Amino acid sequence: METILHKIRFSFDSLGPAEQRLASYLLSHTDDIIGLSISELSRRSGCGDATVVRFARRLGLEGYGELKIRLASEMRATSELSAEIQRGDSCLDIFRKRIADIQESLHNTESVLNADDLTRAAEAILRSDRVVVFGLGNSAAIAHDAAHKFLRLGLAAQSCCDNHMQAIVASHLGRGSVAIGISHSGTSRDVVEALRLCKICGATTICITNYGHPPIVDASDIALFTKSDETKHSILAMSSRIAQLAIFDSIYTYIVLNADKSARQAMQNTEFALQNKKY
Amino acid sequence: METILHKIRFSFDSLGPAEQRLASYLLSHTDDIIGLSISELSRRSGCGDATVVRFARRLGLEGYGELKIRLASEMRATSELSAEIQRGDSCLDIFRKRIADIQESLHNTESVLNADDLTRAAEAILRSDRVVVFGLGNSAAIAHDAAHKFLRLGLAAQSCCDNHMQAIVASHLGRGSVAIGISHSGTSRDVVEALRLCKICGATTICITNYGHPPIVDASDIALFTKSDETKHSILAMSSRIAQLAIFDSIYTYIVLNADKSARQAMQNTEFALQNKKY
DNA sequence: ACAATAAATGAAAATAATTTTCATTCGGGA
DNA sequence: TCCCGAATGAAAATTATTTTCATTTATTGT
Repeated sequence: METILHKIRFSFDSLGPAEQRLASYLLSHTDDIIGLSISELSRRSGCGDATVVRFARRLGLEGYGELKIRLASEMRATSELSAEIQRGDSCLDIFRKRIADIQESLHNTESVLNADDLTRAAEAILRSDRVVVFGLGNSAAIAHDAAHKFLRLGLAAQSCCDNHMQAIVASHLGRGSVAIGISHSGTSRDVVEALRLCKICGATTICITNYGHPPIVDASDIALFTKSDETKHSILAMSSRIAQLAIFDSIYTYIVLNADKSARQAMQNTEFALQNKKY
Repeated sequence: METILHKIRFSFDSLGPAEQRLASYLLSHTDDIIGLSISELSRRSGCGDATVVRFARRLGLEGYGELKIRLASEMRATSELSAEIQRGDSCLDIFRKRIADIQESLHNTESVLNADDLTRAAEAILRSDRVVVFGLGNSAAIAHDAAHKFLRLGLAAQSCCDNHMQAIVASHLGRGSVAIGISHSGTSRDVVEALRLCKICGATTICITNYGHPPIVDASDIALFTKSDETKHSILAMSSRIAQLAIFDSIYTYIVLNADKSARQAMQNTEFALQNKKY
């Protein structure tokens, strides 16, 4: 979605001098505009009231009122952008900053996630006769989670988070199987090798990795990308993990919606089986 | 951070009839307000212009103009509010709606998460000589993930996702140990029982569960709450899981920041040990 | 029950903000 | 140099917001 701030930046060169003064002011004092009337703004930016209205119209808006509101709502979205986590932050402070990071990461992932690939992946899983999910270390939990979801749908799913098991399982897959490799960096040697083996055996291979072109992509028929800047806080990729989960959630939900009766029955069976495990 | 929408909801009962009509209208047609003048709004909500201004003032704002802008900027956070996921949605559509759900859930969790409890939990873990994390089914992956993180910090952490193992491990804990139980519903019988046993043995018990007062809370010294409305899309609690992860992320980060030299050394050792596992 | 008082409310007046109109300026080309 | 058209802002016209105040509605004390 094209933001107004973007539009201002983009159209800057095509503006007349007075409108450029106005645009500069808006770009560098975006926060202030919320409290300003049109005449205050025109005074501060050194142009006339009419110029402000013209400017708003040029951006495709109704008038100054709409400009003000649009900028106000874009402001907030940008201002929450993750402050650096630092020593001395309380645990709740950290939580808040994590939220901002996660949001940013999800948003970025949305923009690099290819709709066709995502659908192809979901369809492949939906139609598969067996699903295995590979992940090591940090990605193991995601693999477990994904396999758990698919199991609930009645699919023959399993997670493999041990490199020997991965090799063994990989060698027994065939056409109709789907293998999913999870690795944030995309350079996890054993996972890549397992995926390669799966591909050789005829399985459909899918990877979930961070945007770029790491080795795991070459071992995959379908590559699903997350995008998150993990350099900020720690060595551990935390935000991309959330994005990975969200991808699996979406695939799971897609399958729930598009599955036939037997899958829905399987879900109900799952629920039923779990009932007496709870208070 | 107190939002205007919150304030409206909160002060609803203390308003007169005309202001209540106005408040109702705003709460149910928040999107519309952006385009409305004060007289349009007063007409639609069945009150006078003056009432609108008074209402805005009561909320601590300057006047109608500020009310409009504040709501507009909160909207965007809210306007992405999860449209119902429906059959026929593409997988990417679903992903987008998932993002909105996740954001909502994180935001709600932030508002029910108690800063002291969170810090106490982090400090208990930081100082513990042993950490065990219990989770079954859907929560098992979270337990694995948490234990994995703590392991990286050099803590004696382990996840237990099998009810026999949980019972065994629980019976061997003691003072100085920390046991963490994860259950969205808070009614997972085996996890609750394991936690109870841990408490009896003298361990500090922590639970992560959805807001309310489920049985698991009584078995816990410290209760950390998530808040997410999972009724929307499926039987599977997906959003609360993300909130749970974010809580563990925060605790992990807190420990990283507050740990002494030896913990940082432990993290470096972890990194070093993993280096040759990658391309 | 019934004033007396206080709170709530909206119509209309007063004020303030926005938009439109239009005269002026400025730059480039004939 | 003069003309044209785009750009601009002052002021008029319009529209929106705020204030005032009379009326209604509820509440309290007798």
